[in-house]
Amino acid sequence: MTALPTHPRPCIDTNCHGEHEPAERVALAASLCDARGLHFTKLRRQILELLWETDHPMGAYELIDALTLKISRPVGPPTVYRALEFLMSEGFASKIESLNAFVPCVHPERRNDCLFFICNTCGASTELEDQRFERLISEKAEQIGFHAARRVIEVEGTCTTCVDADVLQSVGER
Amino acid sequence: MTALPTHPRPCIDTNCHGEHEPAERVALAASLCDARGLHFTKLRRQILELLWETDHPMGAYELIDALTLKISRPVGPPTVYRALEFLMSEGFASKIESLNAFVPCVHPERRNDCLFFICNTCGASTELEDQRFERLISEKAEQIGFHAARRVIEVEGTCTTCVDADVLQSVGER
DNA sequence: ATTGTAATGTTATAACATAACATTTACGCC
DNA sequence: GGCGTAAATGTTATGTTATAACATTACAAT
Repeated sequence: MTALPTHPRPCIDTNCHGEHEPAERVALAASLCDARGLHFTKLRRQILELLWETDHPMGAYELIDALTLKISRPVGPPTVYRALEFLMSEGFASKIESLNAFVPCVHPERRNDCLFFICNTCGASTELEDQRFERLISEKAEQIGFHAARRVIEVEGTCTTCVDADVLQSVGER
Repeated sequence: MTALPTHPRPCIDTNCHGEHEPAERVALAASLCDARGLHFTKLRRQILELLWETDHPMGAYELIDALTLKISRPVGPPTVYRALEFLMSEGFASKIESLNAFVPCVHPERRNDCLFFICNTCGASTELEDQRFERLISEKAEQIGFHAARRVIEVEGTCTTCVDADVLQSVGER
């Protein structure tokens, strides 16, 4: 769980096997705001940049510290929480509820809720989309007459890298 | 979101269309503990009873207050958190991550993770099970080599009752 | 320039959760 | 029964996450 910028971020979307540069994703957010008639302010940009530059979900107070460092001037919790609220409302970021932490969203141009795989070992999270979850949820919701507005799907476990590391570890122990 | 005990709790399980009495579910927890060689202590029972007697997910501090009232003696946070930890580890209760609140689990005899529909209007939550979510998650996990240990699925929106109330409301406004 | 609105800053506090250590309880064993 | 041990609970303090309330600043429209 190093905080070093792992710049190109892998994308496992079925329609998009590739990588995304933070700068390019931040620029996308800017243009989406423009198109939507919203202000992509300096603060909002800085928070989104921090999320993209970090290889794990960031807690609000981690963001506060990082921003304080970045702009060399203290920032209060509401400042960061408000920026996060904006970023989430526009689909640029998402909260991982089971971690109380925040991640940038890879595809803000689609306004879909995502699915997250969270590694308990290295702390990294991987974002996925799959319409079948939506359909399944809609089906269940309909059964009970529920009007669904937002959904949270989070899977905790161990990622490939850490599973492999574990195997190597136990081989070494023999 | 009244705190009055709504005793029989509806069950929307596909295998079990019926209602469950809190007392009966608490007794089930007791017998499962017995079978598992675990202590279903007074404190653990009391916390589970409170969860069953309340018609909405309870925050830890709400439980602290309720228990303090119930036993006429102050209880500290760790007391309640430890009991909750036990209840969750045995499948008797579950945390709703997006609310930081806790609910009793209808079917502790099956140790499945559940799916929750949470009404933003009345605060009630409805528990569901569906193996298809498990399969879908396994499939996605396998694609990325992820070893899944726990999953959280929470759907926020408006329940039937509140949707209907809303409709009546807007009719009345004309 | 003026004015209204959105965004941000500031202070204080609420709400949620756990660490560390003390005490009590349950239970097997002699 | 008395004793030792482990599990459970109690107690105190503190850490972490989040928001309320109000002040100030930035910015666009006229």
